[in-house]
Amino acid sequence: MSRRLKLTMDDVARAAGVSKQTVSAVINNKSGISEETRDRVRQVIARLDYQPNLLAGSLRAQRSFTIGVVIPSITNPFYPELVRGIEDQAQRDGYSVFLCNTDENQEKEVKYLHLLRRHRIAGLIAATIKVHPAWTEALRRLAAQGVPVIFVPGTYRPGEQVVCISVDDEEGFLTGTSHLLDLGHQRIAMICPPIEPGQQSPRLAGFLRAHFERGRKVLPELIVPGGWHVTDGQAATAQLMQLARTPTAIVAPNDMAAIGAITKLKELGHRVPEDVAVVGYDNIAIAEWYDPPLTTVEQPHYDMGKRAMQAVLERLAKPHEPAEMIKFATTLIVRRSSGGVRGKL
Amino acid sequence: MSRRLKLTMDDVARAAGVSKQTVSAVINNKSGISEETRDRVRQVIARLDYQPNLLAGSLRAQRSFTIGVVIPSITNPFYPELVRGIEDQAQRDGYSVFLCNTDENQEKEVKYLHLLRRHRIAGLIAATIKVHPAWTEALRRLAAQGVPVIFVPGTYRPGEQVVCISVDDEEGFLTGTSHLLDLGHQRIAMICPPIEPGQQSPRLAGFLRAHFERGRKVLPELIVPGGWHVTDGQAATAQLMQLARTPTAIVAPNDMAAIGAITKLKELGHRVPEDVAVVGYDNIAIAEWYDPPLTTVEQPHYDMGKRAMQAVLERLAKPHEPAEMIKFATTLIVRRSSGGVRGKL
DNA sequence: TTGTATGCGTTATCAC
DNA sequence: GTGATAACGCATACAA
Repeated sequence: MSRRLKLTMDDVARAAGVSKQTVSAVINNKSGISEETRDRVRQVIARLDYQPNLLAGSLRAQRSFTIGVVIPSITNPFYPELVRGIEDQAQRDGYSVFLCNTDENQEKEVKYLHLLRRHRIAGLIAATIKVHPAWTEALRRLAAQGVPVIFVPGTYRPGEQVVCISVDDEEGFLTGTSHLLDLGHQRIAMICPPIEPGQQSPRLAGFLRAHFERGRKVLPELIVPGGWHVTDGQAATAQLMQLARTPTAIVAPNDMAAIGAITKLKELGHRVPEDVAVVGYDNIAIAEWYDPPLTTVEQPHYDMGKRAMQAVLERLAKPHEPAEMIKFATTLIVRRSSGGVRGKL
Repeated sequence: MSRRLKLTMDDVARAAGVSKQTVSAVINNKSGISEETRDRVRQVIARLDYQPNLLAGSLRAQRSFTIGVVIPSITNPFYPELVRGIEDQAQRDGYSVFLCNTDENQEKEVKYLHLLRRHRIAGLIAATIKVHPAWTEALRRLAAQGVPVIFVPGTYRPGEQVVCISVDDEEGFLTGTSHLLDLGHQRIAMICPPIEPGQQSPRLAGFLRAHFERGRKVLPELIVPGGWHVTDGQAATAQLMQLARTPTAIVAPNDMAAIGAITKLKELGHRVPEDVAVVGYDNIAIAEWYDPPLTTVEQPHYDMGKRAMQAVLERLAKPHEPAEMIKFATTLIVRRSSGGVRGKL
């Protein structure tokens, strides 16, 4: 063994003929080092392939370069696309991403939050749908320690020092539903997302408002409970199609559920969009390639993720700014599943 | 401010009326502490909501609880499903996952590897498709420092101390292609994955062997270059359908490309599977819900991810075991896109 | 511009 | 069983 296993700053310093904190200064781009020395040190670093120990650095500097990211599902493509935005931005800034997938399991959520705190994350980006009571206290502690907390997409809750990045879901569902109304649909169903007791659903609100704004009645039997998954869309659709008077269009809480709706409709022998139109939400990648291509309301997932990471850095730089609410615009993407465009076949 | 901002082991020790390393012993479940003391310390920990600083612990103990995971794409659902397996297992063992998505960008790959080394990861799980030359040296260093490196799915390369977890792709494509041959197809096309110069593709090999084993000729014009994405499948299919004699079936390198093939076929007015059958590879979630549901060869992604994490722990426990090769079995999933089953509609 | 001393919050090696 | 002390690798406030 010609070389020691662990390479430290001392080794680099010795090899370059300088002292330890000169090396440190070079690495951290501090001023006060001559260009010549700087170059020499850099070369030695490259030659020895020295990688500074971030554990030690973070411990000493009392700051880490790690962002915790908590998502409820890694299987719903919406979240990977969001994570991609977070991660691209994080890499640009020299941060790493601790990914935590909770599978919508609240116990996991809490366990992960503890784990992230032990890792002394510099910031937390949470895409969790409902906020667990046990989180409230933990989030408060994070905030107290100067760790920015960003919810994306998340709903702003007054009194919490939390940045929220979201789109206006009510607006989004207003747009999607209006699109169907404008196409002349008389019986539009809505598959609802899971609604917490005592909470309101902006998505349902948008659906209702679209009707209201046009002086149209909402048919209560066409509003059915559902969920975020393909299977939820299937179950809800099965229920809808058993009605005496079936809907001519279905609004799903997200694209996954919309896909479920379509599979179930086809299975029951209905054509989409000729017999029943379907509109989704999110615009995940597969929406474009599905058959029929899915009319949906886009959330700019990548940009939202990117913005979330930027928000972390902003809060890190200015810890005492008040919490804010950042809204992105949604975009209606008209494809064939709503019958809004006529494609081939 | 009634309480200090940073809570350390000393604070806990003081509050519990014991010394620091007693607290440490309790946390790490070391022997030599009375049940009574143990309980008291635990209660104080819970009451103060103390979270040990893993940075400090890892620095001192010279071991971290972080696993680096490098994937080429977070958009191809195969990888999220793999990551889910890794992560579930990691959480069970108290490890965290540093996720790195390279978007098939080699520069990113190299940058991430450095970043992970700086974080002093305990293990590396790489799902990268082709191994960048610059990796070789970095991987050697990781191995030299006792950091297990697992490729999943990965090809074993002799001389490298790397655990590979994979399925037999050749076998998988043999199965998929044989399925089509058994259905009586005479003109089967293959969309090839990207093939590195000087490399062989096991997937293509399986396709060829299926023909060979049945004494069937392969038609060279039906073997077209492609890639892993929907758009690659579309481009290759467009090319195939311009031939004077078009194929009656298409084998895609993965499910994403298969979806691309199907969208293109439909766009060109061909029915799937009546005019052209399609077989994919991976069995990602959407394969089941696509229209037509996709006949494909399953890689057990979740189990492979889980196994990869287990392999990390095994190597950590026994660092000097020789490299090994762990193979999982593939499963042919027959759905409607191959015409192998007759569904409704 | 560069060298020296101290501490970040743990774990581990000692005596008690 | 428990209490002091050193050390992990780096950053920073100093003095030189």
